[in-house]
Amino acid sequence: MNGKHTTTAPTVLVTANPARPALCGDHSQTHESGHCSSCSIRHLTICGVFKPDELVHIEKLMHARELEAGQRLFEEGHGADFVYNMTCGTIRLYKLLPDGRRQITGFALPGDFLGLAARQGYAYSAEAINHVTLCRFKRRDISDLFGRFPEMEHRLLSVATDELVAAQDQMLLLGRKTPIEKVSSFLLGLQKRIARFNQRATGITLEMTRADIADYLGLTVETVSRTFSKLKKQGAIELARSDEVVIRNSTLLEQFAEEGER
Amino acid sequence: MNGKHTTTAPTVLVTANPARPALCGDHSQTHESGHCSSCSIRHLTICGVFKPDELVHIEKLMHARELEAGQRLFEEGHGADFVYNMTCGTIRLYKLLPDGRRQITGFALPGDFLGLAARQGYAYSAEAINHVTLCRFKRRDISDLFGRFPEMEHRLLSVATDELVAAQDQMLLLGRKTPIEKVSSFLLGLQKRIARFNQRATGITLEMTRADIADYLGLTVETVSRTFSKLKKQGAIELARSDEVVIRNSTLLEQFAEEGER
DNA sequence: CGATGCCTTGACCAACCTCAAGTGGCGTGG
DNA sequence: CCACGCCACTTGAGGTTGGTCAAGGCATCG
Repeated sequence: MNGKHTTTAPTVLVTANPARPALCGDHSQTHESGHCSSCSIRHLTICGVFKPDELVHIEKLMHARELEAGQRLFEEGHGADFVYNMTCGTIRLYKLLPDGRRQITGFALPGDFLGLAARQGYAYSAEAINHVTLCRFKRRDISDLFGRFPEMEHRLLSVATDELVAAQDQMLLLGRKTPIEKVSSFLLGLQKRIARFNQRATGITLEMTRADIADYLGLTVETVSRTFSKLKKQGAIELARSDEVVIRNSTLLEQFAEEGER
Repeated sequence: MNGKHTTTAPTVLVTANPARPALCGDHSQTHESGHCSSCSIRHLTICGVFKPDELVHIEKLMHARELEAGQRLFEEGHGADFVYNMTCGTIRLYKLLPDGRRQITGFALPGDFLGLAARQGYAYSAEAINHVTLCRFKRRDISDLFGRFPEMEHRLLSVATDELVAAQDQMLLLGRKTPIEKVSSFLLGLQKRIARFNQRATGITLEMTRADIADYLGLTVETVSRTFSKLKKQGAIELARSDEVVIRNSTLLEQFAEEGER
């Protein structure tokens, strides 16, 4: 109902080619070259504290890993000896109740740090949604570096703080928002996060299924689907395919995110 | 319906005397003496890293504060120059939606660290529920100490990690648990936290109102009240007064917390 | 071209919310 | 000392939202 977005025809979407996992081919990242020096998302991670000539310190502790879609990285409660830096792909982080109900606590994207939430054992399970590459470190090795590179611990503390702020936003969402507010907030938040590591994106590619979104927002698949349809009908978004969202009217979407339909 | 708890008559409850705020008179804490050396909950906080002869470093940065019930400590979004250590009382931490809906993200109890969640400005508002005493520090002063006392930053990181784990548990609760599971989890969690700083407690004194509990669990006042009644009728808890809970059958309560009524 | 998996849509239902009335504790003031 | 008002809590009746169940669409893949 207004015009912040005047782009009528969404040109090319982020992963128009489903054969190639998002971004992994486009950017020369850690795993392409095997060197931290060419990592395009280093500035987003705790590795960003190292000067180019210091990278060797972290590089020799790093172990590159890849995951297929559906593969589990670690499981809730299991010994948490490793931490990870996402370089490519999407991971779902979730907790289960004994009867199988699932709550997704977050989606990890490139640049995200994984494994912070661990008191004794990981606080959640982590599962690849698509093809994922990441850097693995022994938790021990990282904390051993804190002495020589205190800036690294500062960075980690700020990562933890940011996650905490996000977790509290999510509590507000889960406890008090209506479905349309939940879905709108989710789309806006995802768009913002994608922009962190990919400025060229013109739309949002939903790597996760409707079931994942439902379990993230405390809804059912059906309600998520119905809400997408509603947002589409209202002109807030466009759904070229079920996994490709273009925000048509972000003002309207923001309105939905904060106050529902009124 | 079983007997883990055989105590039939709950002897004396924690705050039987409502004239005296919980614990503040019983323990000699910071504000009684004005000295960190006599602080009974120091071991729970970041101050626990200091040896007795080092306490002077933190003590000269500390500013004691008191709050009346209902008084606000800080507001969401406002400049977050200070951090706090709770020494006595209960504080509600909450976020609001534009139309007034409220989500309580947590209750701060003695020993808790306040003000971590702040990117730009506090991530939530904080309001005293009863009479509160706390230690205030300039955020700046604390991080200046990190260089000399790296153990302090480790501790803060672990506080942040613990909060993160708790936040994720709360997401599971808000997104996927039923009212009876929510209320049961809440009671068990609160009991555990109270035990951290008061081992003598035989019951749970609910300093917060039903409305607070509702806004913490993503429910309405009425549903919370009905659920308490149900737990009482089922023999899981006892409600001598509306703000004094005794867990009669913790096995049953744990069962309710995990799987509802089946 | 059929099988599969995911998504969408409709009809129905129940859990939780809303609205309303009543209770009880506590402080105040006559 | 009792009456009153206030406030929080409880309980009931009824309504709405989002969940459940079921069917159909659509893309992908062998």
